[in-house]
Amino acid sequence: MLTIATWNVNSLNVRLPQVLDWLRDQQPDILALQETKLSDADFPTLAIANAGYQTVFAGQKTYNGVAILSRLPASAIVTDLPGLHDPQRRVLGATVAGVRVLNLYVPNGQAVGSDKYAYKLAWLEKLHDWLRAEQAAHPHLVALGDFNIAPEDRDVHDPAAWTGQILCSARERAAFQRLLDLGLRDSFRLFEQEERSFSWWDYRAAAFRRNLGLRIDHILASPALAETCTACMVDKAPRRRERPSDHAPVIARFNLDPT
DNA sequence: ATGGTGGCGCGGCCA
Repeated sequence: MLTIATWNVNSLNVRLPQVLDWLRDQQPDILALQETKLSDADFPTLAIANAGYQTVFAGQKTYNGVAILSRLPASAIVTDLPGLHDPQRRVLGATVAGVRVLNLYVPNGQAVGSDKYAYKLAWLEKLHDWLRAEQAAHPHLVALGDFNIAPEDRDVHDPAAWTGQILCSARERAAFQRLLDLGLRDSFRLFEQEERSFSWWDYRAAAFRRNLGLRIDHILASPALAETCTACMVDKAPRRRERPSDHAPVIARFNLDPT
């Protein structure tokens, strides 16, 4: 059994106690973090090691920043999309326990038509080409993280209000579908799920209490890995805590022995 | 109510 999870923590500095609690409670084999907002020099390697996890990271002060926490060591580490020389630390690839793990913090895009939207779409193009190459080299692969895309209307609390908006626009959804067209499977949709299942809720307007969310955090599995997937769920418990991240962790379990 | 909250870091950006 291999458990792989993703969590946008919106500042690891603030959320470290919650992450340590969550590691203790859930004991994932692999946890991909986004928005650590820490330079590499400030990464809390020791506290995480004391919890039983090794760490690799691609850090950035104030914005972005990604990390992979794992029971077993990580190798073949990559921190950039090929062909995209980007100071923003949004990508971390590593091989752990025989699985190629690609941790992604897809650009938010801010607003449809903005410069950041164009950057997001260009980024997703580069991601597509990279995932195709990585999948060819690694039969057991997960591409997981904060995709900042709600793939379908059922992933949106109010589809009418969000139609054409950022995180839901047709071009973003088409880019996401192109990733699925590579053969990747959305682990969450391999199983029956509650209606109105989301992974992110705005801090404003009591959105979490009212379940006004979007499902934008995903665990995409290669075909061979998806065959072994036994469960995928959102863990809303951390979102209920005081001073939470605006995202909840997503967990997938695989009937696979670590190698 | 064209807002609201939170993180970073101390004004304004980003989400």
